[in-house]
Amino acid sequence: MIAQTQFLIDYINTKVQLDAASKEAIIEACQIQEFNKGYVLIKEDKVAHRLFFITQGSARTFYYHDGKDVTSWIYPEGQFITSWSSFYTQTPSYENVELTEESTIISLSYEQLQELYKQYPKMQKFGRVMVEEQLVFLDYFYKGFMFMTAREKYELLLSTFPDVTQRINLGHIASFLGISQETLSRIRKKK
Amino acid sequence: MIAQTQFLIDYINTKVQLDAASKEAIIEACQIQEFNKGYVLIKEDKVAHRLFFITQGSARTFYYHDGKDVTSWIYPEGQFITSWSSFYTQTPSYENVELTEESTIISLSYEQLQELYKQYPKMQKFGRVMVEEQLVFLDYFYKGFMFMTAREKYELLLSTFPDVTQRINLGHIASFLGISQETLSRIRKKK
DNA sequence: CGCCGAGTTGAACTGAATCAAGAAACGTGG
DNA sequence: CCACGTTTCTTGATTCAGTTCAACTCGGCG
Repeated sequence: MIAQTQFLIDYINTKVQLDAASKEAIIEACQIQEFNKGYVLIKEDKVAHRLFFITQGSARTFYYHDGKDVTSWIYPEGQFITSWSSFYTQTPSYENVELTEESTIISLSYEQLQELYKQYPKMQKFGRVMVEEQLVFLDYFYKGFMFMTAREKYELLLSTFPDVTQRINLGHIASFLGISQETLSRIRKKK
Repeated sequence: MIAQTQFLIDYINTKVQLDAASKEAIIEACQIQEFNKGYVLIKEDKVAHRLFFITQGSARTFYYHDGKDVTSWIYPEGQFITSWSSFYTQTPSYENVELTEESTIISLSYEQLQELYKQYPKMQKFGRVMVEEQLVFLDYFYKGFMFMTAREKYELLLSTFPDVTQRINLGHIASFLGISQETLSRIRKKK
């Protein structure tokens, strides 16, 4: 149990130097849980009340487009995850968050996080740095995507999430890349 | 001159309540300049040292893909702009930032901003909230894009940046949407 | 007036989607 | 531990949205 939280503390510590008091407060606020593959952390049309950190396993966000399940992002362990737009604005989510493997999850509520921000300037800074990193990553990934062929997208995916094909369904990966499952299957074949 | 900075202060004030001291500090740090259409604020392969705020005019970020000029984002007045990935990481930029109209720009350096963050907790919070908003926006825009037809993308653009077609070249808009100029021309025709 | 950049139009081509079917892999209960 | 149903993945044939290439129009400006 302690080991799980330590993983999170270490992660935060790589971004900002935490003092003992704020470490204490984080541990105090966090809740640890295990869930099976397929467990839904956040449902569409509901407000994302919690921020999750995956210590083991993986997850994805997805929504429905013309009745089809479209993966919008994938998250391996060692990452924060939630429906970001919903969590930051505290309005209903347009996407679902689902575990793609059996996973161990640490979580804390929106209110708890705001309280940490308020009490500990270091956490406020951490909050900023964390979002900055996400923005940089999203920016890089999507802007490049625009003029890539299906094969180039797949190669970018592999270099960004190396072991993803072993852990997530082909169909989910295909929709994440914005291509059809059949096309992805063919690409993977002749490689 | 004062009026320009007031525009910025007002903008920041909509996100966090600023006290007199931090307002003072912002005004102190900021520099106001006017530039012609086509002026390049940030060059590819250089580190983005400054954060810009457009009080009048508009700008775009772009990069070269297979020798072709590809617009990666557009910014009307009342927005912060820089090469975000470069600015946040202080590493060389992969994109250029260029004014698409004659514009009035307020700017401050990376160091000045970090100093404001350090000195004024309210500014630290502002920094976080500003990035959060950007992330939410980028997330919403790009994730939706993935399975849209050319026409749907154009309609999303129009609803997001209503007067953009009057202010930015057709070719720049087309590459921003990830479609060819010819296709965009045809879409616009039969509407 | 003639040039030049920006936008339009037409025709041919193509990468990837769709439709349709079958093959593997997976897991659950008898 | 095997059988059967379900889900996931592959393969083939056809279709289509959007690209590419090429020529042409239009408006502004030196």
